[in-house]
Amino acid sequence: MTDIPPTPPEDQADRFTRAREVQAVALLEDYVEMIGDLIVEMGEARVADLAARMGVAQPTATKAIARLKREGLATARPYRGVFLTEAGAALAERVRARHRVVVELLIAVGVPEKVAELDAEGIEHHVSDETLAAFEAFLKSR
Amino acid sequence: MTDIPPTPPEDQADRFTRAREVQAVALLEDYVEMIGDLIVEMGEARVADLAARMGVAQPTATKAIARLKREGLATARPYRGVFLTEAGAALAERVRARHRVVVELLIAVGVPEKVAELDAEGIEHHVSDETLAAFEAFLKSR
DNA sequence: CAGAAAGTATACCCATGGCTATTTTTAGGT
DNA sequence: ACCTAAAAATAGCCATGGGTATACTTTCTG
Repeated sequence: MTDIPPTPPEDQADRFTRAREVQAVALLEDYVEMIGDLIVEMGEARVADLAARMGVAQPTATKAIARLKREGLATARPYRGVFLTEAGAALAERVRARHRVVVELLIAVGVPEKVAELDAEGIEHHVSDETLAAFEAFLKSR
Repeated sequence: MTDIPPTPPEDQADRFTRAREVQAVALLEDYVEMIGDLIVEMGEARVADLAARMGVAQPTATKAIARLKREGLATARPYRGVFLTEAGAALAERVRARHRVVVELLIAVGVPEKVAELDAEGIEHHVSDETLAAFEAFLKSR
């Protein structure tokens, strides 16, 4: 079959491995961001509200919170609301900022606002720091 | 603190629901695309090569193939290679085209090529038809 | 053409992230 | 204060997508 390799197989595999890793943290990012939103909007983050906003059943939200606690991103006492740790709050802020930039970039290249909001939700988690920086530079330099 | 609701909660939930659905098909898309690549490059798609390229263990690839068969995207006979159905080939081509556009768009807004390739792998699955169309229009109109 | 090597399938295990049903706790109303 | 309603936790289920270890084909080689 001869030689060929335009891209070494292991490099290609890295792409997918990375995409899988990103996926693993994406949900945590979403939950953390939403908890932050709820605290700002409602003064506290209740499990029921979190579940409703995330579009999942209440026990699913509870389990997610357990994961956040395990990762040191949130704290919660039974039957009380959920709170973000320092790390959690910082993550939430980074996620929020990135989301904003992604939406703006999509709009800047001609994506309708509604669609931009929808697609950004999935896209943002895969936007690396380098790509984010490029997006910001592009937006500034228009 | 007052009123606020900029977006109704259920709409917000839809965003996440959609992102989750996208995620469910993303892996199938990746496998289908890779099988297509292997057939082009090597004349056939072997499980071992597929596993190596996807960065997973061989049984994981075998299981993925089972899912592809179940979805009507691929066919395979034990100990023989994997082949794409009409539907599978069509999906592979769509995925490939979308990937190309996403990479080009990232480069067009200033993302370094290497990074663009990496990030596109995760991003592409979340790019809706509408966003893809906007990307194409943007690239053409430069 | 037999035996070794390579490739593939199978059997099992694990964590994640959904779900429903049920229990427990908290909060509210009379 | 009690009793009820609402909220949250717990228990237990499922599919997915990873993984190892092992068994089974197929292929290659001496």
